Amino acid sequence: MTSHPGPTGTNLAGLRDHNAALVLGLLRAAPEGGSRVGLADRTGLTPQAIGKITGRLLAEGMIEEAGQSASTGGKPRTLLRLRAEAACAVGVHLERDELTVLLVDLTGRHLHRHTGPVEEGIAPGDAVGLVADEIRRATEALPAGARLLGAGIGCRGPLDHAAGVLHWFTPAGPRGSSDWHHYPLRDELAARLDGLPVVVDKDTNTAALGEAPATPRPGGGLAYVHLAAGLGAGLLLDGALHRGTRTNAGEFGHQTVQVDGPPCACGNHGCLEVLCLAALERGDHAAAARLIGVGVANLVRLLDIDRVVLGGRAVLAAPDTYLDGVTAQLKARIPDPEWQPVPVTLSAAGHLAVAAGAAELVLGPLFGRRT
Amino acid sequence: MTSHPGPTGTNLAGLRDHNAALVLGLLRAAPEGGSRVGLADRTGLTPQAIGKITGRLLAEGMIEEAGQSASTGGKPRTLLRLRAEAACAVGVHLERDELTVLLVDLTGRHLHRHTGPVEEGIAPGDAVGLVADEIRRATEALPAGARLLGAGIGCRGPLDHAAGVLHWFTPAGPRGSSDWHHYPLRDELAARLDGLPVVVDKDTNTAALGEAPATPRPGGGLAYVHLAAGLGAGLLLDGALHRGTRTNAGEFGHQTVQVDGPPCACGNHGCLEVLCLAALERGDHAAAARLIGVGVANLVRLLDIDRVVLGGRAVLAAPDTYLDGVTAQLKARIPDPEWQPVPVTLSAAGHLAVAAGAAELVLGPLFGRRT
DNA sequence: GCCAGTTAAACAACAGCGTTTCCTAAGTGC
DNA sequence: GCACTTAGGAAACGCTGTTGTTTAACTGGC
Repeated sequence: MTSHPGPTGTNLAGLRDHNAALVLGLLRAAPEGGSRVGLADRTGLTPQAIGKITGRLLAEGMIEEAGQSASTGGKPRTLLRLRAEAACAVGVHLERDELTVLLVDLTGRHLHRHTGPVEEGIAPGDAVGLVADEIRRATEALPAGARLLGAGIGCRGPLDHAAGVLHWFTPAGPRGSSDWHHYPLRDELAARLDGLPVVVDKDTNTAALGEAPATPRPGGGLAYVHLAAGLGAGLLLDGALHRGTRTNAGEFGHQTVQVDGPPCACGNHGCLEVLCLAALERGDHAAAARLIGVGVANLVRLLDIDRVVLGGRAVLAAPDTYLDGVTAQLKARIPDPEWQPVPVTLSAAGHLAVAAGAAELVLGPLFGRRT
Repeated sequence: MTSHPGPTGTNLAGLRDHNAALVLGLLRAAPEGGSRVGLADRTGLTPQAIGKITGRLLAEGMIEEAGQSASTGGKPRTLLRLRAEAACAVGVHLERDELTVLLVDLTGRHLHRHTGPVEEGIAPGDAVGLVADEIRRATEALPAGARLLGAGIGCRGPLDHAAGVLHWFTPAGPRGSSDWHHYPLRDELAARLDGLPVVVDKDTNTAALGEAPATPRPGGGLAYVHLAAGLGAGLLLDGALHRGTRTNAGEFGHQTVQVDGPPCACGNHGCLEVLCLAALERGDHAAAARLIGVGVANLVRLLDIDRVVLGGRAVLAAPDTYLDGVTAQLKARIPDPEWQPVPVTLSAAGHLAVAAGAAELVLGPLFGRRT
């Protein structure tokens, strides 16, 4: 009824859900299984409370027993693990020319994968119909008894995450030029899927989520840098996506790295993206990598993050060049020994990074990830 | 006993404290007072729950009744407000050459203020003794019956907030050159103040806290940019300070804005700080302001923040020049109408910004601010 | 002046959370 | 075989916010 912004009061139900999510999150981080005693130690709750919480989760079918660990002089611990087939989520990557739909279970396994072309300049209604059809097809792979928690959609920005509305100014095709502007993607898709919960976010954000560890370090951060037609970043700070007030955070490509550099279409001068794309047009991946390294060093210094992940079509075209180039720039530009070396890696999920992260958009809250 | 990192389980006491903090936070944001009904509406809790919570807070003396609001056709609402004299906190700004100590009450009023010189090159033990003495003197202004919640210390980085340890590599004075390196400021000070809770943070961080609104907008952010002997920033994201893994976030001055620019002492090339300090040495505040504007535009685009605050000795020397210069750069470099204009202001607290924010370091958690 | 209508706030009984206390189960090692 | 150790459940408990009901206080029509 009253949907106020800002902080919210919590009642007993909220308390229960919070602790249950905590337990599920810890079990997700331990695929081989975790013990009740271990959970009590990690959460700070009493063993008795953990017993009740795991009892509820067992009764709901969210977790299952998984053997015992070795004895340490007494009764061995009973191991618990997520019941993978208890629930699933759909992750969607909607690009201008391609659609990827993924069905993943609680443990993140891919149960179904579809990748197919999308007609350029397709009308929004047709595109949503296509997505809905593919989601329905994906749910045929749903295990018996599994709940479908929702669908996450990752697509290019700008967009409004909270409202699930796109802000695409320049549609790709010849049809009505503002078809996609202010298009309520979330609600349109939910309406075609019988009210299934739908979450929409920027592709760079979901890709970052896909790389996120199950149990984030407090204060830790991760940046996913995406180089394709444009240059953007997804920021994961303190375990949660940082979207900013208008879901516009992550404009990595439009940082100025050359005060009086060449003009950019965005109106700025000396944007990293302009220089980087120019290098790409010359086919000079090494120069592009060096430039990205400059931007990454800026970002690492500003946010003191733990890890940098590289992805996107251009990066996947010459992965080692980017890995080496960015790493070298980081080392050269942040020589201070107090700054621990920030590891740079390639996106583990590759072309599926955005879709896998989109599914995590739905799964994350179940495991206590802040939204 | 077990102090694990990461997320923690919550019990009834935690639930109670959470809701109480929420209520206190909402009342802080309404100095004229807030009604029980309004609190119930804002928190989502039932009026009955609010009645119990406010009853407890009234009994503890944390809040008090403050008249009634106008009737809207029924019984008028009873207004509640913070009892300013219920508790206080000390805010300290420890600089190389100056010490500021502030005693503030629950509503943020300054009850005592001390500013005095510090001998350059002072030994850590002597400095801590000086700070402890001034804190004791400040607490003489403590209202009768008021609890002293703790002391927050803002000083230059690098330092480790979690451990309360300084990492100052280049001591100012002639005495033992590594006196201050790895100095456990928090524990040393707490030991001299009978275990009073002490929190240590970077000056830029506490200054940012000092500008923070009592009830942050979800997703909103604020950047405090500090120009003095160096150039740094404090980042307030989603209502909480973003410190990064090693309390090193906010290295605003060492972002590269000139890829092949002049070398910086930090090892990098083309750092914003080098260019900016060079302009300052020429006495060219306008050029320095323009450069800061470039960096601020980068920051705003990367983090999609709501507000920028400028402070520091150099800024206070020519406030309007910086205000205009940074505003102009922001407008020039982010012309996109979807990006709402990001307001730029001068630090309201002026020279007391760091100390006032240091007190908020202690007060914040009481009002539900995430640490 | 009085009474119906409206809104605020307290009282009482309640369900459900984690905690405490106690006890049983299931291993190890002498 | 038995003391010891560790895991985990049962029952009673304290305390949270919730639900249902009652009382307090003000407005406005007649």
